[in-house]
Amino acid sequence: MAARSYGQYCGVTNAVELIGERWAMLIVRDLLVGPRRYTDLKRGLPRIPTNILSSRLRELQEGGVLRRVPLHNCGLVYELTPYGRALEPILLALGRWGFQTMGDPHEGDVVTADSLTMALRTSFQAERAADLDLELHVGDVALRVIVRSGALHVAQLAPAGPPGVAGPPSGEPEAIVVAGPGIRRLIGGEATPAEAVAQDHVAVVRGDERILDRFARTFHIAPLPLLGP
Amino acid sequence: MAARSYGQYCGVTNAVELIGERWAMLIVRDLLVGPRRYTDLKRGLPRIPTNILSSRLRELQEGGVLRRVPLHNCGLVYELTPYGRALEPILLALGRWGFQTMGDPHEGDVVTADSLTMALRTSFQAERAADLDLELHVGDVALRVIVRSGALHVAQLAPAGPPGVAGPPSGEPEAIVVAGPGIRRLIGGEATPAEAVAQDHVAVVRGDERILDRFARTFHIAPLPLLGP
DNA sequence: CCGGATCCGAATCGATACTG
DNA sequence: CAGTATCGATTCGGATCCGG
Repeated sequence: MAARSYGQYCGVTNAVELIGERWAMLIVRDLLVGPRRYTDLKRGLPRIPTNILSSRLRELQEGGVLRRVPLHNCGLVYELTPYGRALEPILLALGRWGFQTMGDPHEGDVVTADSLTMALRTSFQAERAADLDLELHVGDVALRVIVRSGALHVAQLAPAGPPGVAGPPSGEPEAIVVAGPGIRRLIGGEATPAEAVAQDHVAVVRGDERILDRFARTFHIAPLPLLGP
Repeated sequence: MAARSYGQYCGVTNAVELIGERWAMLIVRDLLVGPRRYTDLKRGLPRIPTNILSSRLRELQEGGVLRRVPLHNCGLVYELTPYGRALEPILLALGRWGFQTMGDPHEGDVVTADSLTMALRTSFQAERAADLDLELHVGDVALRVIVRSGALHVAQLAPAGPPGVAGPPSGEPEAIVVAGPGIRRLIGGEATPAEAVAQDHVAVVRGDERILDRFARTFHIAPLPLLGP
């Protein structure tokens, strides 16, 4: 038997053998946002060693989770197969689960464009969504977030995002929102928009501050009733 | 920063730091069936080294996923916290996902009572469920499977299962079904009940063979429309 | 710059033995 | 029963290097 096999004939075990290795889930998370080059993935996962990234991409390809696609001009991108895309609801649920106990960031923790994009998808409340068009800045990341007729669209703006994946959104956003990691409190319902602004977790640098009410209603992760004991 | 941290402030990342280490998900899988002693877990995960089991149990406890509960008479059990139980839908979805590409078992692969119990929960179709009461044998594992009014009850019978967790089910089952790993084909819809019997994947050693029709309707994992390319 | 491959020390994992 | 201790085998992390 393969030395490092779990040795069980079971669906969960097979899943974990496909995507349970270190970094694999985070690679899938980033690819759920869209196809990515090797270099994009490396930038989106700053602490991954390049040999591990190589190995994981090969293993995920062999497992049928992703494939390499040569680009017509030059280079290549990695993209999820339909089987890999079927992980989306699982990754979203895992993101909601992990959100509950995130606490404050550790020193050196970063927020990447892809992780913030997935966090927005994770917390998106299609039922209660209000129409919305804003620019969201967290650290170095800048996103254009548009909600229209119950659908969420996120585009990554120039600095440190693969450009041109979706064309530049048209028109001006209603507001520009600058936030820190404390935006978690707003999404988690720990803080009201007014409190989040008062405590400097979020600032509206252009536009009407009341957009935060719609934001908080649209992006929300309800706390679990019991987190202990 | 912690040397082995992913270095990202993100819900998925936090989740993976809590339950992404090797073996952790399988420990959670077994504990979703019920509280388990150290020795039960070791028997349910035959290839886990004991030092790893110890480490994982400590880490999962520190992460708030499980807790140790001393028993009144003697010994102790591990059980999921409410936060840990919130992983159930995620584990079930992961089991369905992994089921799609399970193939045939590798040499030495085993089926455990807890993994088979979770596989039944994974594939249970509450909507289409038919009433059912059977004894299911796969390898060394014997389960009493009862479906009544749309609810699934699984009890692990004597050999190699922690006894008395739920009292012995009353009465006699309608049928006794003996299966091998090829039961996957029946659940996945690759084989009809008649085909599964003809190819020796399943045998009804007592009772009416037509119980397999109800079984296949009740436990089913629809194949994904596209598994490639 | 892109897409890796190679090398090496550190940390983790796997197997077995042993203990209160 | 519920773990610790030990030790070799793997894997991971960090850095460098290389061919297009």
